[in-house]
Amino acid sequence: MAVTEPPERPTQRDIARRAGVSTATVSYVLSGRRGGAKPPPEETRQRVMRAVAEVGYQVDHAGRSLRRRRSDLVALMYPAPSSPWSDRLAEQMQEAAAERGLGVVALPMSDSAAGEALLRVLRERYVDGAVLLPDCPVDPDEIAVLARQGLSLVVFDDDLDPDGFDVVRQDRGRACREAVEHLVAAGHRRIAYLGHPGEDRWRSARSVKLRSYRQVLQQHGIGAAPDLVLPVADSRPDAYAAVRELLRRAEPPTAVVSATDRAAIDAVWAARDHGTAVPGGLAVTGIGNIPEGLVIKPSLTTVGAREFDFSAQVARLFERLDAAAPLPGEVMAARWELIVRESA
Amino acid sequence: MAVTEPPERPTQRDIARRAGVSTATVSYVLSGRRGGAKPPPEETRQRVMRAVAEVGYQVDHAGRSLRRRRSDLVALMYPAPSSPWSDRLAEQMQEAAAERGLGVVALPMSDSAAGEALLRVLRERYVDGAVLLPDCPVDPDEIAVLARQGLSLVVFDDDLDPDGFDVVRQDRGRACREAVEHLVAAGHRRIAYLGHPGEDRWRSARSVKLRSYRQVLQQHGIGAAPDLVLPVADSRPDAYAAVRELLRRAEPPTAVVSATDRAAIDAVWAARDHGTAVPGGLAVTGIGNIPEGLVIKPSLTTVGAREFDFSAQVARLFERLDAAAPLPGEVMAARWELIVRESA
DNA sequence: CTGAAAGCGCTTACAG
DNA sequence: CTGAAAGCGCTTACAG
Repeated sequence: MAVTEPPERPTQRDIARRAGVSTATVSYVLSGRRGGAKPPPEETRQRVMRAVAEVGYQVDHAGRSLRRRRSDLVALMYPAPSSPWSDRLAEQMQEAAAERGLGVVALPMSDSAAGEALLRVLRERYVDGAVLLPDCPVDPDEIAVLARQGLSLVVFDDDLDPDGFDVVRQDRGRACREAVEHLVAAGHRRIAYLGHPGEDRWRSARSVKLRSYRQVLQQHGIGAAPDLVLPVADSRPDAYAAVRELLRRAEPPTAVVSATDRAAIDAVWAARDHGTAVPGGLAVTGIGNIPEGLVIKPSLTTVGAREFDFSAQVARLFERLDAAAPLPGEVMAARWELIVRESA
Repeated sequence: MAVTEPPERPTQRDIARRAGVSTATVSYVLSGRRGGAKPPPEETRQRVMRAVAEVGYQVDHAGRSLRRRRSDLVALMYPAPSSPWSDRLAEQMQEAAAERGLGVVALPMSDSAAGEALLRVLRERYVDGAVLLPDCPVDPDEIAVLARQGLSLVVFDDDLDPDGFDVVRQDRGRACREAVEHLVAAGHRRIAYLGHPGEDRWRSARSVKLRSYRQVLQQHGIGAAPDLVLPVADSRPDAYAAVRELLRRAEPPTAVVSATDRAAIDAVWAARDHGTAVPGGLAVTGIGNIPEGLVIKPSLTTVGAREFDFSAQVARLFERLDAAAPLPGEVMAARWELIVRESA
């Protein structure tokens, strides 16, 4: 009968014993660090490295980070589901982090309790810093608290003021309103909205898209018909089906504004497949400016940042991480714009 | 001149002092745990909780996890960019994890050194367990080592045998070959392949899609024309442009198999926009079976799992985490199938 | 019922 | 040049 060995992870003590040195020397060899002093001589280094290889030693993160008071890890928090923008930001963060020997974890935030659980990663200092993309369900008050406790934070938010963390302003409300204005100016009165599920129950900073839609319609005396607001923007199949259904109504809308480009693109396909011309029969506007919007026919009118690039924001996060003393908060711009193409 | 206060995180010592108790009591109150003994009386509990609230205490993950030898965190490693499947799995993992008070971090693996840096999260025991989706550039040998050291692992892989970790078999090679066979059986001889960038340099387990394509063509004596293999499957704009270019050639292909459904869908659009009938003028097969493939016209023929559900695999991960003694490895099935719809 | 103490695995200022 | 020792913030078996 085979005895199940308890899983064993070798520690620096094991390495030290094996190499006939102290744990201090092991640590010095492994880290390369050594205050100002000279590193251990080559012969010692070899002995340690051999022992490391023999037992397959890997440093233990808990021990190291407790001692060093840093985890060498940063997080990217973004609203689920992921998007080309969150993917791109993750990629850029990973590249910048890798240069410094840091790692990046992604935290896709859902609305559920499971999303809330992810905040633990920030609260319990699992990471040294984070970028927070807009529409994450995080209490704004908590952000300042986290920053005050030394977490490096770059936060995409149009309402929050910097306070020991940096804020990236996108001015999403203005841009979204411009998109709806664009439709109204073209004569549209029956304008549907494809929104996020639950969006009307979100706190105001998160529901900026829906609010912009309602606000502009109201300003123009257009009653927002509740049956034109559909929570399908996070699912392509749902969006497609919803728009097909809209077009079959007795009084179909003449325009659609969608909280996501993904759903907007499916709205375009639904219209095309229904034999409705875009924008002639149905004008379509997205929000987000994903690359895919450029290649559909007609190309997608949308709202978003023009540059598919976060290097300035990523650089700022690492600047903050590297800073000896806490940096005051700074405002950065990454303005959203109305990008008029062919679909509206 | 304002003095910049060093960021201060209160510790349990601070709480203990403030509440006039020992750190042991603070820990007992906070964790609710208490061996077999009775929990502290309500009055003590109140005092501690008040102090916690006053200073905004949050447990420190490094200290806790060093002592408890577990992080209460699991990871999902998946090949970047994200997909509806990786999003779905992340969501299901989060729900199951939240029920147990655990958190989930996502690790999008790229091919670069930055991707390699993510392995640190597993190697250094940043997490207690992980699900590894296929096509992650992880050395198979290392997986067994990690498992032996106590990391709970559920690995999607068609080649690896379970060995202290569980393996989910999808039989992707067979399914991909069936898709190409399907095209050949329909009489296609000029079949293009939209692949991942760098796919021909990947180790064999990762390049199963490209190999399946080449293998079936060869079996049927069809020479694979190198100019029909295009590395555009990870970018929708690239895929669209590539297929448009293919269709403009003197001798355009009559079929396309794409390593991703995303690119396959753009291939369908490109054909439609070019005035080429699908599947009449161009048959299109995807790989992956994303929900979007159901709503395009014509609906997408593809290869993938039928059920958009990972609950069995997720349950297994947590079973493994909960197990008192190391569990032997198990093989689970989540077979990919050829799903013939309208596009081929 | 509560607290003093040990110790998880590391790093690093310090002594020799 | 190297090692003994302290200590990061927790948890928990144990003594009182």
